[in-house]
Amino acid sequence: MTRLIWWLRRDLRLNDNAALHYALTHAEHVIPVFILDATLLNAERLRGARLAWLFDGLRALDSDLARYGARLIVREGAPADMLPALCAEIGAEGVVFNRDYSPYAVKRDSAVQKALRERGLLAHSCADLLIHEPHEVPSKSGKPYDVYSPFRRAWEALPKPEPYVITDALRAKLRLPDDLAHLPSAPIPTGAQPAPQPIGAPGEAEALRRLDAFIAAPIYRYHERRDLHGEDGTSALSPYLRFGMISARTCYHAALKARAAAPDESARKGVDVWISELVWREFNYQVLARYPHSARRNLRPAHDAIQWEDNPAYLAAWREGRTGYPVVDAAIRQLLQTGWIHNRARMIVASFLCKDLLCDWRHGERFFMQHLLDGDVANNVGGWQWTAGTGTDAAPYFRIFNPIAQSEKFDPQGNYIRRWLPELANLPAKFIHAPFTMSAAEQRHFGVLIGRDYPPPIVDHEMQREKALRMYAAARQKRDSA
DNA sequence: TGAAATGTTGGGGCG
DNA sequence: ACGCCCCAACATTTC
Repeated sequence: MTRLIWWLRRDLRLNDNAALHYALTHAEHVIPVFILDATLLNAERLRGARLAWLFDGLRALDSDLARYGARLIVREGAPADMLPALCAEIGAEGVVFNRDYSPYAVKRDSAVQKALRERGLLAHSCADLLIHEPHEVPSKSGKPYDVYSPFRRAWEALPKPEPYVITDALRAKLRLPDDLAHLPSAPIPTGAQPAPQPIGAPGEAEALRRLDAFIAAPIYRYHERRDLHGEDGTSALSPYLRFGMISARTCYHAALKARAAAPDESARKGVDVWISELVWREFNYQVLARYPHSARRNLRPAHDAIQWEDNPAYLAAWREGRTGYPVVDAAIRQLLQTGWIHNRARMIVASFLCKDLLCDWRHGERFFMQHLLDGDVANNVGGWQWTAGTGTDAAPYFRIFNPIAQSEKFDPQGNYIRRWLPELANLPAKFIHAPFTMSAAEQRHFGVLIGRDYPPPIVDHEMQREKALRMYAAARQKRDSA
C-alpha cells in the first residue's frame, strides 16, 4: 500500500493538477499537505491581505477535500525538515509537488529534494504553474528571449499540453487511510490584515465559475474593454492563478474553446488578446528564472545610475492615496479595499510613482506585494521594471503617463473615480479627473473644496515630467561616460 | 501598453 | 480675386 504526500504550495485545486494527478496515479493513498513556512509567514511583505486570502483559500480547499472524505493536513515548520519527518510519521514513500520558479522557491525546493533523497525518499516535481516552463521556449539560436513579441511567437508554435483529467474515482485515494484517521493537523490561521472587501471569495469553485462567466461573453470584447478601468472588462482571475485555484492550462483551453465558438473576427481578436496576457505571465516567469537578481535589483546594472529622489513625503502620499490626482488615489483605495487593481490603473499609479514622484520602483513593488491578492514576484517585478524602464522589454524612459489624460481617455465618465473616491462622486465629468482646475466658485457649487474635502495635487505633472526626463538623461550620461 | 513639441495642410475670415 | 493670418486637424518628430 504505497503512500505519497502531495505537497501543496500554490496549486490549491483538485482539477487539472499535474502533481496531484501524478500522485493519484502512482500511489494507493495520497495525503495532501500544506506547510506553514515560517520564512514566508514572517516576511514583512507577505503579512498583508494576500496571506489572509490564502488562509481562507486553504479552508475552501479543505472543504472541497471533505467531499472525498479527505482533509488537508497542515503543519508548521521548515519544509526541508518537515517533509522527511512527515514521510516517516505516516509511512509515505515520498513527496510530489509542482515546480515554482521564484528565487526563494527554487532554493527551498532544492533543499527539500536533497533532504528527501538523502533519506531514500522520492522527491518528484512536475511542470504545472505555466503552460510552458521557462526553459521550454528557446529561440532559434537556442537563447532565451529578452523581448516579448518573439517570445510569444515561439510560445505559440509549441505543442500545448492537455489539461490533466482527474476523476472522482482517482480522488477517492485522497481519503486518509484508517490508521491516519487522527493524523494531527495544525489549525489554519486567520490572517491579521484581510482586505475589507476581497475582489472574490478564494477557492477553486469560484475560480471556475469566473472563468466560465468570462469565456461565455466578456472575452469576446476583451480587446476593446480591457483598458477601460472603470468597467469590468477583464477576467479578474489573477488572484486565483496566483494560488493555482485554477490552472493556466485550463484557462488556455477554455479560451481556445471560446475562440472556436467566436461569432466573428473581432470576437476572435478578444480571445487572442486575452491569451496574450497569459503569455505575458509566462514571459515574466521566464525572465525571472533567468535573472533571479531582478527580483530585488534593476535587471540591467546600467540602470543603477538613476538617482531616484525617494522623497519620503511623496511616497507616503502615494501609499495613502492622497496625491490629489484622482485616478491615482482611486487605484490605491481599490487596492486597500479589494486587494486588486485594474491593470490600466496599475500602470498609471506605477508611472506616477516612478516618473512623477521620482521614487525607485522597488518602493512600489514592495507596497503592491504587501496588498495585492495576486502578488507574485515574477509578474509584480516584471510590471514594475517595465514601467520604470529598467527591465528587458521595458517601456522607454520617455514614456511618461499623464494621469489626467489617461483618466479622461480610459474612464471618460469618471466611473472609476466615483466608485473609489466617493468624496468626488458629485463632480461632473469635466472636473472629476482634475478637481484642482475648478474655480473657488465651482468648488463651492459642487461641494468639494480642494484642501478640505480633497487634497491639492502633490506635484505639478508638467514640472515632474521634465524632471524625470532630466533624471533619466543624467543616468544615461553617467553610464555612457563611465 | 505616451505625450508633448513641431511640422504640414487646408478651410475660412478678413482687408 | 488675392494675400494674409488663424487655427483646427492631422502627421511627424522628439523626449
